[in-house]
Amino acid sequence: MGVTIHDVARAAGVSVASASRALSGRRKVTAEVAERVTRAATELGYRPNAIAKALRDQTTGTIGMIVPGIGNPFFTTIVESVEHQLQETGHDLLLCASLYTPEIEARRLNTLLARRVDGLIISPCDFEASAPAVLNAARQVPLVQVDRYIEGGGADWVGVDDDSALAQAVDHVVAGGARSVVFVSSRLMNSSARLRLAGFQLATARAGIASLPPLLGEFTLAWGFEAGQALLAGDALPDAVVCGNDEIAVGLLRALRLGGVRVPEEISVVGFDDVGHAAMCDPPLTTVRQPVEEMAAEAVRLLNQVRVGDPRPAQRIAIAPRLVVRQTSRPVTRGVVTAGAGGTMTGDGQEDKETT
Amino acid sequence: MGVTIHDVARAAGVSVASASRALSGRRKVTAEVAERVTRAATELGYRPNAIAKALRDQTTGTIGMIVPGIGNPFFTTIVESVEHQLQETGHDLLLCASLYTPEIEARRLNTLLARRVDGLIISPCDFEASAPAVLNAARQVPLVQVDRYIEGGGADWVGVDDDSALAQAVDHVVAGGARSVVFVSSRLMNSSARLRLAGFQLATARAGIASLPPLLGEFTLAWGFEAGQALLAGDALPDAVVCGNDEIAVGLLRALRLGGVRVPEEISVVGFDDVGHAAMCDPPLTTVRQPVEEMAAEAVRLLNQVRVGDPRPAQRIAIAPRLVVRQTSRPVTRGVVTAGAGGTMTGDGQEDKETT
DNA sequence: GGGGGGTTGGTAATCGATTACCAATGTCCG
DNA sequence: CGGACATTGGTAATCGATTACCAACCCCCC
Repeated sequence: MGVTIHDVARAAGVSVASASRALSGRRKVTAEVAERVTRAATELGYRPNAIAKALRDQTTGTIGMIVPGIGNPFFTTIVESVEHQLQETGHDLLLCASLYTPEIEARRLNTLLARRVDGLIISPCDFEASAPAVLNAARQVPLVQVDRYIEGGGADWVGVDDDSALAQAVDHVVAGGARSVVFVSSRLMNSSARLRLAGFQLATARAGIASLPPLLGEFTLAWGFEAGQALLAGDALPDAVVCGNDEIAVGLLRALRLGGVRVPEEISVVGFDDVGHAAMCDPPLTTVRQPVEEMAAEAVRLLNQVRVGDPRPAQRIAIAPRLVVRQTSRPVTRGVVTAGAGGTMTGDGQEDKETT
Repeated sequence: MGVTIHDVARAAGVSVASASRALSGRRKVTAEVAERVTRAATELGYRPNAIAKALRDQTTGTIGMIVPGIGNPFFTTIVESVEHQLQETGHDLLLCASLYTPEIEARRLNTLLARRVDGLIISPCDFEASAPAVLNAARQVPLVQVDRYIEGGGADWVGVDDDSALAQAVDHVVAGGARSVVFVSSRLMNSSARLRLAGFQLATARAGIASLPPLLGEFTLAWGFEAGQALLAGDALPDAVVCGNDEIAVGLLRALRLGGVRVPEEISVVGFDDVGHAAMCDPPLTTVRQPVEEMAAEAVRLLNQVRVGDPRPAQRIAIAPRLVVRQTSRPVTRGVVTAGAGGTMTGDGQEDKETT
């Protein structure tokens, strides 16, 4: 630790300016000087201090990202995609989890701002409570919301078109013969839960079928399991269940199986996200695939085009998802067959039937 | 952006020194000055520049962490635990993924060192190829390995006692009547794969039962599925399968189910890690639980006690895990019954039978 | 041989927070 | 009232890399 460019310059017998120039190549130096400097640098094991560079350049080369939790596989795939996209621009990612708590989220925002990240990508955990801190941050640094967003539309957003998603899900189970559908999702503290419920109600109304009261809890396996037990305890099962995410769907499937209900013969189940293990549960899950890589690419693109203080109106980009039909939904009744046994192992969906 | 302590000092009508002292409280100032400075700071929205502070203090308040991938739920729980532990010391986490590639890992190490992290926690992806970069990093900054480690023992490590883990797994299936056991795991490019295979062979030898040739691929669902199909295609199924992690076990269970094999009646399956969904697969998975929170606490403790350049010998801390018996393994034949139907939803194992 | 034009090297300022050191002011007591 | 001492405020150096600005030098051609 602690070999600076001064040490390199001294060892090479030149000034710090020459050493800096030789190493960065921003201005020409004699071949001789370049040679001596680079050799001195490697010999001493010189590693430029990114902190000093950041202070001088007023740019850190880092993007901060805050998601509610990395235990949720949907968020981990988003994070991976964003990281992948940032490679292109040479930025590093500072990742934080808000643990679904607005206070922790606000604290994380503050430390990231203090560390002078060049931009922020956030999925705010709460529709209302997250708003002040997010808007404040957006005033200081380019900020893009992904997946979830805050009320009031004060900041850019990239996400999925939930109306389209739920229309596809509902239309699919209706085409399979369902006449009563229940929606199992999270309570409405975040935008995703709100939009998806709204999309569901719109879709059932348009399809002219019974939309039973939604079951709202959390986006977790445990809640899906609990909701499944609640359905079993009710008078009659609905023809189909549409879930707010795949975790819920998997928990629900498990409850149904333990209750002796056959899926999809007695009831269809549709998930949301298409996380990695959706294809590996039993039976393989019919679900709406989020266009995660596109969302990440769009978020990074937006981030680079945002200029703080520019009074450009906030943008909302909703990308249309695709339904991936596997085996938890009844085949459509008009002669089209469902996918063969086994589903896919690759998870890239090539072996799955998909809507076009 | 850009309100500095100079601006605050000017607004408060004092010098920068007084402003700094009033805000940090490191030296006494008049109540009057303190009052004026804090008011000026809040009015201007002053946010101290962590970059400048880091440069001056020669400490960033950040710990870098590198794991092979955050798609693997085991690593995400480790990350969450480490983050949780770091809260105590007020450090922030800079998280990176090596994507199971030594070159990317080395690059990540370099950028984290350039950013002058105060310490590094790493799970090196490759037993051999990761070694040079990790050892080099350990020379510059306190470094602790978690879970995986590199050859040669040049850096501290915290992990699970794989010998104990596999002894428990093997003894358990043997107690259930198994006489032939096959080990399905990853190829031996990382220490976990090596130690677990060694532990497995030791345990089967001691139990005096047939250890069939291991099936080695990757720590993924897909490989578990493939290995399951390979077993089905063989002459006779073994009595039991012990897996290198839970992903493999879940994939394998799925292959066995599709092949019409009943678990645990015809074959016992034991996983490794006890990730969140192990209790939610079907049937709920018997597995060895990694003491993740303890490992994280131990890693952070070690990190704080490491002094660079101190010629203290590298430490290895192996924490004993616990077998969590659920329903993929046959009950032991000596009158002890297995856990009831359903498993647990909480994932904290309270409803699971555990070895003591 | 000398001046013009071009190139390369060095000096010092800059980024923002902290703090060693010094100066000034106030307090208290003889 | 004066001196000893305590307390508080200010000035300037520091951390390390970058670069504006200036000086020195070289080459070439008249």
